[in-house]
Amino acid sequence: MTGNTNEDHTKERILDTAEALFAQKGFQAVSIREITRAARCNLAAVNYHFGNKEKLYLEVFRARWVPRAKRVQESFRESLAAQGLLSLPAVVKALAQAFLEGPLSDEERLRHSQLMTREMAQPTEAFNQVAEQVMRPFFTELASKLRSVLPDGLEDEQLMLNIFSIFGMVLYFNFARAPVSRLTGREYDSAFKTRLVEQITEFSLRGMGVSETEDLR
Amino acid sequence: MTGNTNEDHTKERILDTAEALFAQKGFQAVSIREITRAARCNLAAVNYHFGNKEKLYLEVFRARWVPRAKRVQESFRESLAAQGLLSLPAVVKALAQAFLEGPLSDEERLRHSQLMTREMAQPTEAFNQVAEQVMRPFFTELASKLRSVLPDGLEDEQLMLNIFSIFGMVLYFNFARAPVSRLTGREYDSAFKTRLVEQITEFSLRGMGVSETEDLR
DNA sequence: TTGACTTTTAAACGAACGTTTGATACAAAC
DNA sequence: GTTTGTATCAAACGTTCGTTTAAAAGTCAA
Repeated sequence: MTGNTNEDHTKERILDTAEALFAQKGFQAVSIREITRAARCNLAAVNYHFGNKEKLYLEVFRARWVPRAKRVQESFRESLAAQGLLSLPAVVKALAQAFLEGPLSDEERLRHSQLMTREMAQPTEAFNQVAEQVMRPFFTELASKLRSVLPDGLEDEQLMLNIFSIFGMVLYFNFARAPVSRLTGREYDSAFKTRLVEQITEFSLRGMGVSETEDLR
Repeated sequence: MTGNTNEDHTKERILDTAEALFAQKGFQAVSIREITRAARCNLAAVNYHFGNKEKLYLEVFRARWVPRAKRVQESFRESLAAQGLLSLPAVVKALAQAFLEGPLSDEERLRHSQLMTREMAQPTEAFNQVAEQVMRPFFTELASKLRSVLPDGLEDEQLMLNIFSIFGMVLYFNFARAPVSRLTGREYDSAFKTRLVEQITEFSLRGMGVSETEDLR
């Protein structure tokens, strides 16, 4: 057999190209012809390697999106461990950093959150994979970490809503670049992104009702 | 001439149907055949009344989305005026209420934020209308109102980022219903929506760094 | 070099797409 | 009754879509 996981094989090129195009335009707006043209291979390659267009879309999530999400989560854990003692500011800052700076290139991060946003707003079969394999475990882990640094007696629902509020901001600043850039007049360069991490961190810390804001930088 | 603005005329039915379908599925995923079938009219009606599919999409924003956005803004102003003295909690609560409860039916609100989310994530020509006719004026108005109830010396950029943080949460809780429902186990009924308004209001108030949280209910 | 297997290729399939056309129905004006 | 302009209709246009096919090219162990 020739089933190496080699790069620059047709199958891998198709996955990369398809992910970029699906993220930019959405499933229906991208044609197999467009994908195979951009991946420099024959039109029939998608159906040969993946069966059909929908299975290619699902495979993009299985083989690209989910592993990348796990890299982001791992980056969160490392960044948190590096900060020493577990504290609320440490958790929140590690979270914002992992998702807005983190291990991904800028292009990768954009792709990643575009695909996630699409699935959140309009779930397909891929959403099940994302929800159960990535979101739920991470959500649970995050809730447990936060609970250990928050006052006792906090209700489960309140904790969940706080987490969602943070994620809402993180996602918004990722996918709504157009209005944010337009109204602030600022490009999404690395200086602005650092500013956004700071904003999300401080806003969230205060939002969760903890008065201390020291040793954040 | 017969150019009344009568309801249940073909042109109006097409606009309503098209808006619902574009919001649900996106521009490319909806065919003219699907729209005209749902609007119970002939296939050629779209091209007769609107020229082509893209002009229909733009007309949906001009004739439906923008006026509805202005209704939401007006509801914000009235709700704010009804609360008496201008205060930070009053502004923030009126904002969250206008967008999560407000004058729209649940179906309308979902449609509205779905279309907005699509344009934010992937701007088309319609985004210019939305940004300049709706977002920018409201953003300016909101910034001015907030500035009057916030401590002096607040930087413009800090104020803008705070506004975006609030909008991020509002939008997120509107468009990410799937993961929120999945992970909290709660339906988006009116009780939960009231809970969300409370969450956004309190989280934002604390997030903007004002310690007082009295007379919020 | 043969033979079995995988991958790539050009070509075609029927279906669905956005759009156009010309005929028809209908209303009010003259 | 005729005219004029608007609205609706069935039918067809050419194009693009996802998918299939069968042959050719490539790979590699025996």
